[in-house]
Amino acid sequence: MRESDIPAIRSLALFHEMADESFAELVRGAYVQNFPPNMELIVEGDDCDFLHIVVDGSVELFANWSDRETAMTILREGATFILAAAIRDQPNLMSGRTLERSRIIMLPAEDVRRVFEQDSAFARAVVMELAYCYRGVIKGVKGLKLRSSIERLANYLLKWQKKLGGSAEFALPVEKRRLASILGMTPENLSRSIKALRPYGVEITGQLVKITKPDDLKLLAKPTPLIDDPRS
Amino acid sequence: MRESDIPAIRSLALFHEMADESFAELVRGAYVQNFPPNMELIVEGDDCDFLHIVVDGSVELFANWSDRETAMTILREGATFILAAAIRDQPNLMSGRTLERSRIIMLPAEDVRRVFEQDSAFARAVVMELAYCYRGVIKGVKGLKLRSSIERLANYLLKWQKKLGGSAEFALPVEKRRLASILGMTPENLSRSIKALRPYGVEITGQLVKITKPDDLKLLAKPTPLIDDPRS
DNA sequence: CGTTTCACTTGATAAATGTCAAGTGATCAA
DNA sequence: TTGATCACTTGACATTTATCAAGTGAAACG
Repeated sequence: MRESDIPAIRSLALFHEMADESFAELVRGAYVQNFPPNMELIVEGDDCDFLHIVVDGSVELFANWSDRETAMTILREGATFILAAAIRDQPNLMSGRTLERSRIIMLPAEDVRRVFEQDSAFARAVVMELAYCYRGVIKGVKGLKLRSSIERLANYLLKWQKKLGGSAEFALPVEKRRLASILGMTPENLSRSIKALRPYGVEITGQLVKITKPDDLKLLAKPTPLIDDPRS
Repeated sequence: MRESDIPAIRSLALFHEMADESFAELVRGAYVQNFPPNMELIVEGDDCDFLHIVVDGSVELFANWSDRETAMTILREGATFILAAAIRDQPNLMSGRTLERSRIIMLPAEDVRRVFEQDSAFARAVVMELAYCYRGVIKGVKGLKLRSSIERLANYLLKWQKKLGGSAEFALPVEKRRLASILGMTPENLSRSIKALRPYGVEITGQLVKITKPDDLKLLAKPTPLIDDPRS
């Protein structure tokens, strides 16, 4: 790995508070690599040898069962993945592929477990990260079980509008077919749902989203921090 | 709390490896209480002051949104809940109620966080438990997004058959309407799904399940450890 | 420049799932 | 014993969602 990567890694929440020696120990065994788009990084069912961290780019976690596939989440800069599997030394429950050219740190799972034991600041960061991920998935389940697909889409749009600064126009951060899979619907249905949101002031052309009647949309979406706020 | 509770608590994985002093410190502030059935222990959105542990009985975690409610999971003896919220000091994402008369330990979240810092064996246990819960939820999402409701039911039955010893007959561990909610369907649809499984050798009368053609059922259910094995 | 590819869209149709209303049967309390 | 309650079931129907097949349009490529 390059020396120049180190400050960026150090600044991530997971590594920010830990002792210098512990950080050095982790970095010593770390790999940092650039991957092309659509590269399969991990495979569901495989043993998990590395904790992965997205430095740059984006990674889709997905799962398969019986000829079906679903996108579980999309990870961006700063996100970790397969932390739970690495900690527990168990097989991956999800596969992961890059969506674009991406820069990924790979920390040997064994090192992570060892440093976890030694450095309580790192232990604290790991448990905070894991709890954060857990809560993220719980919010996802709540969305899936409590909302219709149109409601999920409406909330997705509001969430990203907020995340991207709140302006009325913004670009969808994913391809529509992937968005459909994330939201738990087919691409065809996503198209129709988008049309169904037109009366609520939603216009989507290509990747460009325009929300002209945010209040009407919110009336439909009924967003709540307990599902829609990633930091709550 | 009673002296007699202590060994039982100590034997839980979460507390088993930690130092005696740390355990004593946790126990000092702990409450153990018996609750009647249908008692609301925690409420979605409330701040989380206690880590809860089910000593005896069962607890349903559920969530509400916009006049709808869904059961998230049912916890039994030895299970912890609201660990992630306690660790992160954030509001509960789920509500919890007892299903039967239950004995619950409540550890002040502050104590948990403090002892976590001091005792690395406890820290390790917490992170293992959290990772275990995380993986459990991920499996749940995979089931929801990749399977139809009949497939979910079929796998649920096979999972409990295994868990209860593998005999052809066993009792459903929950009321059907709760099972329906857990599986993400209506009670009416659960009834119909049960009927639809008759050709696959499933007979359910009251709470009693009888699986006469397990191979046929498995052919439909296609169980996989990556979704259906709680310990994988 | 034309061709191909591919994501996306649309319409028709089918399947899955939910809703509503009524009914059954067991349990429990008066 | 009787009546009430409640979980569960059933049937008819509505809604949601998926599937299949065909089309559109933009980007990519030779």
